[in-house]
Amino acid sequence: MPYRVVVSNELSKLFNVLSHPIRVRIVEELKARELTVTELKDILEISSAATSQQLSHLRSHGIVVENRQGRNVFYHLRKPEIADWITDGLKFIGPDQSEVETMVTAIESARNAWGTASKQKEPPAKKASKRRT
Amino acid sequence: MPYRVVVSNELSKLFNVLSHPIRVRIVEELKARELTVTELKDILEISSAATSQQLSHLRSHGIVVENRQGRNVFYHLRKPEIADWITDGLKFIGPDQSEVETMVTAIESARNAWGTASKQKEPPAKKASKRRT
DNA sequence: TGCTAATATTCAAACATTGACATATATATT
DNA sequence: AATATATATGTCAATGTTTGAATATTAGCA
Repeated sequence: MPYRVVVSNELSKLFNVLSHPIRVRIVEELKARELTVTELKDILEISSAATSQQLSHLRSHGIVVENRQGRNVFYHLRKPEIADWITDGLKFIGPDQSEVETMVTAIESARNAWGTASKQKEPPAKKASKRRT
Repeated sequence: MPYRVVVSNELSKLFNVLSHPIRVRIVEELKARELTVTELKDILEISSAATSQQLSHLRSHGIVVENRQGRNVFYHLRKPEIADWITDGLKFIGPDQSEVETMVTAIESARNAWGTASKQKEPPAKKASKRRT
């Protein structure tokens, strides 16, 4: 099996773990400091069972590491850099696809069409209806 | 609504788009050069309908941009840096959770337990059964 | 023009799968 | 026993993938 397949499989799993808002938040909260399950639960405003489950997710993928201290279990990031890596992802969000993006596309198509210089048949109005929700 | 919630929502959506191996591969393939749907379909060895749908996904999130050229539709990355960002994610994968990670955890727990110096009751063997699949 | 072939997208059905949450129970530590 | 955390279970909905057919879009050509 080609390495590309293997690697994208692994990557997609990583992304999958982070595809839940709560889990993203956990990572971001842990960026600042170690936190116990209870502390997290309070921050996230969810049940402690739910918190444990999400943590279990992150743990099984090596994102976080547990560290029991008496009755409490502290969690921290196995690789703290992941927090910054995640926020770097913000670069690739928005700006609001449906608005700007179709415009960009339209412009590109237009430039291309104008460029090849053939018959032009009312492109603008039709194109606008293609907007996705 | 606190900004943290909003941001992690957005981020989790981004991650969600990339949580499928095919979509990750598409991004990586597009790192090298623009590709048509047919080319992608051949590379990925899936139907063209499937390819279109995955592209539609990526498009609607502003990851890729279409660019029609005659009968073909070329796709490229809206922000080419995303390809590198994704491969950076490899840093946070493995090395094989179940093996190493439980070991690390065990060591940490042990260090802590040894540190606080109380009764030790055969920690290693028990801990090993905690391995996840 | 109008027809056909090539390319790409969409639709809808079928489908599996997942996965999140709550509740309850279990484990560990003091 | 009490606190803190983990897991197990059931349920529920939502989600997402695939396939095949129908529909656009464009090029080339008669």
